[in-house]
Amino acid sequence: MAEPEEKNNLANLAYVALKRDITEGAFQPGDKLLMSGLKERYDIGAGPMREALSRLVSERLVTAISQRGFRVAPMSIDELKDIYFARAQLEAMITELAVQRGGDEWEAGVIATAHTLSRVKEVQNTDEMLGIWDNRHKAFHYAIASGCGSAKLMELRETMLDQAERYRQLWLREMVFSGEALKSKQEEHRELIDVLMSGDAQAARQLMFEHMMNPIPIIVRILESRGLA
Amino acid sequence: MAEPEEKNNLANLAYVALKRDITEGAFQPGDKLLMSGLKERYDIGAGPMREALSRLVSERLVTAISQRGFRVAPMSIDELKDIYFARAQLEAMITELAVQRGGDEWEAGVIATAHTLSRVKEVQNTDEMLGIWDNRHKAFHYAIASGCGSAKLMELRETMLDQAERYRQLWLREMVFSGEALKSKQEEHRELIDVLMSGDAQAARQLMFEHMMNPIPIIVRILESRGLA
DNA sequence: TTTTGTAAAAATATCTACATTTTATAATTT
DNA sequence: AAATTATAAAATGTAGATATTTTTACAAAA
Repeated sequence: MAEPEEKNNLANLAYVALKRDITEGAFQPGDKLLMSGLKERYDIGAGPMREALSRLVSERLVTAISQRGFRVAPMSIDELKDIYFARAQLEAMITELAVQRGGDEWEAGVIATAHTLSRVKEVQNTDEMLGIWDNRHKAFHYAIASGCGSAKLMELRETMLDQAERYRQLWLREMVFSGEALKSKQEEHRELIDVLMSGDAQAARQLMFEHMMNPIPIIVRILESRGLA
Repeated sequence: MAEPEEKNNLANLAYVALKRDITEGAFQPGDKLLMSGLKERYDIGAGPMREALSRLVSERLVTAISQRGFRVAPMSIDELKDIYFARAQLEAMITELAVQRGGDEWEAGVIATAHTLSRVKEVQNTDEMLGIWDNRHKAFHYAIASGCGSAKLMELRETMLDQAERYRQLWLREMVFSGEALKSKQEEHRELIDVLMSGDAQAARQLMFEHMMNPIPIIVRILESRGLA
């Protein structure tokens, strides 16, 4: 959406595919990423595959040790807390700027995406519902943040979102299974909109920070139940 | 310093060398990066070279268009302003956290690096002096930021520093040629230390923001004199 | 003459296949 | 068991093949 030029070489295709496979859990944290297996899975040579892996290393989704190959980056409660804290601070700061700088157009975008989000219906397929809710939820928060007016801050936000994605995925499943949790989120979003429209930038900042920090205990519980330190 | 494992494969060596060549101006913004030339310059095959280029693309120092190769990322006044603004916001936020969270050890680190910075002497070689001052200046600001206690925020800070580096380089040369500008910076640093030690996190945040924004007009002037939009 | 279009040629980017180097595993000896 | 050597597996690199883009040469039209 924001990329001006198409990038259709094999390295890029592999990058996109592997990134999705990691965030969606097809590869588990800590898994060794064997070149032979990757080559076969993505039907590609070693060169382009290394290129894709390198990019994921810069994004912290993959770790590399020279001459010893690549692994899916580990997950931990400590990292979860740090990522969510940094992300909450960043998003709160961006929100404050958005309230100060955002115009009528921005307000309209926020209201519109909030409405779309509130209209997600329970449907037959739970996984499909989850995908739709997640997309609209992301669009809502993106609409809020976009008012900050800084492309670079939006880029930083994107990198944090990428790093949080595996943890967010855990939280998401918990959400859709619990109608109560979903109700609670909807209420938070309503409060968020109120304070955004009120123009009180400081209050908006504070509320956004809390909103972003809320999932932490839930995710910690899930990780603990899986025996992760 | 923060990297746990050595990475001595050719792709990494080329990555480091090319990154330095770009930030130090051996390649100019917009320059085409021909594979044939790069292979010769860094004495390396196309595979590892592409790997290095890919990483620099994620860091926004290089741009890529599929099937059309790589270029040094362009520089512009608009980008300068956005990078410096985002960086100032981030650094100000981190400073506020550092004041709130930093302990005695943090304070000692700030004082120590500030002292070292203040003792840079004018020496024979101006370029050498510039390098020393820059290193100590970076160490001083790093010491301040490190008090925030978040590895992820420190990573974000690093990425912004990398993106600002080419613009900072312009500002640096201006500084050492003007004793007056240098004096003024020293004064700013003194004020910064005072407010950091006072424990007033809000005031520290505000002052850091201003400190980080100050170079913008100087760099704009330099870019304009070079005919950059 | 200038412009525009076209096709061949050259330059360039990209990829694969194989060669080399390094690490991991198994077997053997002390 | 510990150390050593042999073997297998894996990572990394190069060279050359293939595909794409850019340049050039030239012709037709304005």
